[in-house]
Amino acid sequence: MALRYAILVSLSEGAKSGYDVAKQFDESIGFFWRARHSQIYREMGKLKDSGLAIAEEVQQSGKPNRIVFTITDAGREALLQWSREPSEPPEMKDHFLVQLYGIESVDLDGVRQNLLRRIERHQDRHAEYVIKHELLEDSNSLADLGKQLALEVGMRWEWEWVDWCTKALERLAPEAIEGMTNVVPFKQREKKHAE
Amino acid sequence: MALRYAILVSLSEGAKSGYDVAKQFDESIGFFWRARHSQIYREMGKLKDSGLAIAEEVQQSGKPNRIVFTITDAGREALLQWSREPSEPPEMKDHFLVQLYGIESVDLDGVRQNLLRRIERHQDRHAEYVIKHELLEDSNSLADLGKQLALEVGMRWEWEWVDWCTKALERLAPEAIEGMTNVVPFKQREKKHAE
DNA sequence: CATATATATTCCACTAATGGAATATAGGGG
DNA sequence: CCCCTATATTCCATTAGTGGAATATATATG
Repeated sequence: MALRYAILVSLSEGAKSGYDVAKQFDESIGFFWRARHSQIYREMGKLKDSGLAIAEEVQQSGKPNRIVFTITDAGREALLQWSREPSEPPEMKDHFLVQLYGIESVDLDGVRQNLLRRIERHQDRHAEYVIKHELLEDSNSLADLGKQLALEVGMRWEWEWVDWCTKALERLAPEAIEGMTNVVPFKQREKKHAE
Repeated sequence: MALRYAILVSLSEGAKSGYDVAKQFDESIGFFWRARHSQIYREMGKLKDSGLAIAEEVQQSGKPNRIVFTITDAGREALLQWSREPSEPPEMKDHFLVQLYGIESVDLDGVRQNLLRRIERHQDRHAEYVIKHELLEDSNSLADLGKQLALEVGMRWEWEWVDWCTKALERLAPEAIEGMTNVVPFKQREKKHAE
């Protein structure tokens, strides 16, 4: 049900085609709610069916016709209603943390490699958020304040990851592990069993 | 495919029934990868079918028989392979951030209420992680180091949220909004249109 | 004694999401 | 001239995940 509202938010800024919405998802809303184009088109069809948006076909040549969706009053009302409902924080879902949790049964060097990769990824994402944030910095409209705040969550999150990964890497460094108790690599455990 | 590995991690600590795995998901692994019991049972069936675990029925009276799953060598190998694959950070998916992003088209008081609720929720979760973390603090085995690190991600995340929500609330306080440009509540906009 | 909770699994309808093929053409870069 | 990218939508098979009913009994709480 949430994608529906993410799309309505996008349409509330102005009428758009499925293609336009998909593009906006790729470059901004998608930071907080990712969706593929196939899902967006389908959901927009449902939006039309339930009267939250109306669709108008715009003739084009060379390309398929644009189908432009405009939010209706019912759509705006649905958006308001939705924002009044209590929202629970989403659950963390990260396979890397599962790997860490089960670090004993997993390849330590694989984990280290993934930490390095994550540092890069989170630095990149952090940089993206910073750029988007800078574009809004001078504005003091409510709309832009909301976008700023949302981007700040992203910046904090990515930054925390970079910091945590760096520290985790130290604590999982080979020198740190060496003196540790109960460290029995999987391969050796297997051998023991076989003896 | 990730649930499969989360279950294998659980089984790598010892043979378990679907019920046991579901319980562990509720109280620990589920912090990083949530799953409902129906999904866990289904996935464990597939684990058996693909030879990553073997199933043995244990007779019981009064309750349905336990079906205990034991990880196989193929299962352990699959886990190692998985941990060597590069893992991308998960995408943020938070409807509240979508609301913020579209704050103009949304109920401001709804957003404020949700900020208050989120502060509570994130404080609660933070406290949970702290408790779990304290239980591991004295240990210096690799297994517990991994769990500590994973919990520290959780602690940081929840703490950042509490901090950010508090600051966001100030910036969205009625006094702060009053002097702002471009603030046209939806209801008034509608009226303007009608005139 | 009634009620709730814990134990333990199966099954199913449903919704959400992925991923990619298919279709059609304009315009820019090499 | 060829290839790539952008434009724009439809469709579909498949996987992932939700949510709850059904079944059966022991034990603890009030």
